[in-house]
Amino acid sequence: MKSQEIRAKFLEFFKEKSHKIVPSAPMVIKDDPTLMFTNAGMNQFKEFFLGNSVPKYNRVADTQKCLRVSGKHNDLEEVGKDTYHHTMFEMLGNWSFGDPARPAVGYFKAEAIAWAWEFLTEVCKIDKDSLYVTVFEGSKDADQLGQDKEALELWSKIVAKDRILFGNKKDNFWEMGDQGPCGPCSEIHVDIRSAEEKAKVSGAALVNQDHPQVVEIWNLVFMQYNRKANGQLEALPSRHVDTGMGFERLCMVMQGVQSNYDTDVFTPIIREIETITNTKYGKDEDINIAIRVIADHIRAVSFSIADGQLPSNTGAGYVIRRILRRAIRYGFTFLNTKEPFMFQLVKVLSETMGKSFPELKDQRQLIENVVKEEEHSFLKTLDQGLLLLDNIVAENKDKKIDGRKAFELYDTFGFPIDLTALILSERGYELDEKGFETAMKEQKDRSRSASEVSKEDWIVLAEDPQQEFVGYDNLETSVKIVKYRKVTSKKEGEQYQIVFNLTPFYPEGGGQVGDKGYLEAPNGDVVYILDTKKENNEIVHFAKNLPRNTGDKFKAVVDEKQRRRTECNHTATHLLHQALREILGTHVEQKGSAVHSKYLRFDFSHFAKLTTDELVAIESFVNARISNALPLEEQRNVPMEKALEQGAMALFGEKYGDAVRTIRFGQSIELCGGTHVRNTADIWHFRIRSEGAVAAGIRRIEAITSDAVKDFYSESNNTLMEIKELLNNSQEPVKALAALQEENLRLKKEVENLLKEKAKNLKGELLNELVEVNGIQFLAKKVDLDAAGIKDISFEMGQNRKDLFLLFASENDGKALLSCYISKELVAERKLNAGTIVRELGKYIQGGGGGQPFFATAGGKNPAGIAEVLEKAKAYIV
RNA sequence: GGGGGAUUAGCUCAGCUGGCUAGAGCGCUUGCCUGGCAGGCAAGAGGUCACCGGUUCGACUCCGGUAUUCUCCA
Repeated sequence: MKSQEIRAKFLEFFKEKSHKIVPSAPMVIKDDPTLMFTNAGMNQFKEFFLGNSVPKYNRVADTQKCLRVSGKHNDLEEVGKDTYHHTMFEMLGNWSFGDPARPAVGYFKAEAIAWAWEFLTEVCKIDKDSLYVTVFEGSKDADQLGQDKEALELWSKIVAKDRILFGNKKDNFWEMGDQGPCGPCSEIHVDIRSAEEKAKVSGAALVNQDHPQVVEIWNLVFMQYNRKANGQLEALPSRHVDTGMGFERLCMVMQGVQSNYDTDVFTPIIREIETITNTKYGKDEDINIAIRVIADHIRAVSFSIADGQLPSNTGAGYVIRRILRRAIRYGFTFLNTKEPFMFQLVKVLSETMGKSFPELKDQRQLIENVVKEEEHSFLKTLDQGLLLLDNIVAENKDKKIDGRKAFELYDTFGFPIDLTALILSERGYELDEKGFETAMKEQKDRSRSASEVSKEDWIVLAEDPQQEFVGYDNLETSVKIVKYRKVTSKKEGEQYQIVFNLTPFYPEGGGQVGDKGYLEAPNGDVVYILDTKKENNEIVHFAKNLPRNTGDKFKAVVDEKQRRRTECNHTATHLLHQALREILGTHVEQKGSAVHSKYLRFDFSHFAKLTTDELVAIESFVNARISNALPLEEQRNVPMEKALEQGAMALFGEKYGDAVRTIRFGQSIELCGGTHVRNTADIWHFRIRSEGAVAAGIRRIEAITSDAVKDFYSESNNTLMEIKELLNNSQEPVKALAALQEENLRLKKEVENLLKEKAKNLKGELLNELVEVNGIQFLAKKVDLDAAGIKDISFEMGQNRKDLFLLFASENDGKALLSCYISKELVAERKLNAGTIVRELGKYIQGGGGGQPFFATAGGKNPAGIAEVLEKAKAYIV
């Protein structure tokens, strides 16, 4: 059965069991600071388990794209070395969100177990004799949990007793974190070894032993407890089912192969790698590893880019860059690829997976561009690093390379350490790995201490679970403090975080900055709010200090000027987005947005530099909508599906089932949580300040509106007036300037010629003044030239002469300058040294100096001494 | 957010501990030679050494700041 079919069968199976089939959530997570990427199927349903929100459907199934490259689950360095680790993989899952009020809609262990078994044995037709199941054995620790008898009984009805194994807490009790929902789980394992191997060792002995052919295929988690903050467990009022089945593994079993990489999920990519790099998979282990690495990583990277996460040098983008670079490096070392090649794999990938994940197809061009550009720049980095490494090796004497040097190569120049190690060992050098590790640790400690924030416990003043944002309608409201805490960081020093029962302050989000403002106590005391952010769905206000009586009622006031300016920029951003799609085409997608009070920044996918004509057209498109005075049409709490029907532009990052807010100005409709002007006329005017590239295939526009445009125009106008004034109020300043420039050029040339002439004359004069002393052409004289002029004329005079000794002095700004020139031949023959001469003569002008044996200068603050200097000069050659 | 590096001719880069009137290769212009695939020879043009400030007799070089960019860490 083909992988496409397996995926479809799974979804179809659960659809028939009254499950709502939902699309995969984005792999890149935008609004959870604790998680960069989706690493399990349940991520997008976390809030239902926590009870933060109520699910719309109680039974759900999907296939979820996951990435395990950071945090607790970090498989990156394992990928490729074996045949079953992946960075990106698909997780098939079915869920039941229990509802105590309507127990009938959900299900629990009985159904979950029966259906899992039915799907595997009847739909997939996996041989029952190769399956094993595990059941939680109970724990004797503080939790005092008993055996999961319910699951055991249910399994006993359908599986032979000797195929049911017991697992400990580590394998069979699942917890989301230190706190929250948890419960026992039952895993299904499959043994795909050959019959004779099975005869030798029973599969039961190999379950959970990391055997590549006896693998866990499906985990059924039964959430029935809640772990409280004090560590105790309590029964949950509503019980949930959370299951996850590795799609690639299921394919391996169904297709009768021994490795995930031999399934049709990967083989088309692997064939393509073989073709492009002219290698063969399966012959040489180093090459096999490299091919697996590349096949895996191109998937992770392509899906991330499609989700809007481009490789970059910070955060999640940096993780993506590292994955891509790891693949490039394996190709470079083991497949001998010295040119970008991975971008060519995107085509096959989008062909094989584009049906289930249309974003791959839609964004293929962008993905290819970005990957190719990254490959190109990393290959350059590698080239440069190889040269640097050569230098290090060449300078090395004892065949042992300093770990710090290797670290510098890695840290500063991005040259991979394992490549350094490989090359060194090939050349018979030893790498001081300890030194490297030490330097690495120092770097990590530095970073950590810099970003360290110490947070004190929340001081809770009032219980108020329903914090409300009223800032769409009010900029001022009466509030009470619900809780606060002190936070100390290196960067900001001591700050207080304050939460109110309700707030008019907009928290940073959707690209829009957080509001500023102040809090006024009844007695008139004021505390400034410096920033507003969202944390765990709570609006947190940042202040430098606390009000004196925290129990008071306060007047919370948003800085209106800044908020209004920000709103102008936010609405203009929507209009700009519309303009871009209208004028450049619908391939334009938002890739990033920053809305400040002073300006707006908008990143979008597009493949060429915008022409002046296009920029003008975009500006007028937006300005036309501003002068049309389009009113804001806002809808709050619209179901996502309905909003999409209306044609609202959805960005990546939104999840199914969310109630959303739509913002409409004329034909521009977007899902948006930000604040906007009441009417586009409020924006006054829109002006693009710059257009440029931020990455391959991504352009950035920066623009200003409203007051900022007024300031800009008045500044430009002032400058123009000043220019005009300087040009004697010329009616045609441009013409006048051009004429001036032309004249300037002509005069410059003229002056240059005159100076040349003058120098020639001066040179002639000075040459005439030379006197022969002791076989040397000698001159000591005060001249009216600056340092550069003296240098010039000295070297001019020195040309074609082997017997010249010059000592020039000059006076400038009350300071004296000496310079001494001696023909190189004289320096050698008579052991003269201009440097020492000038230093000795420097005494008379109260200064010091130096230089080279044939030309040196000295400066001093006593010009009166010049006469004496000129007198003493001759003494050096007699 | 923190650390390190880079910024010199149109391009790619040298320039060591401060002093060589700032260089190389490629490209460009001109002339001459030449039976080719990066043809040869010669001459020449092209530089605010990123920017601002400081130290110094003297700064491409040292120090501080800014900008841009690369890179590592979080």
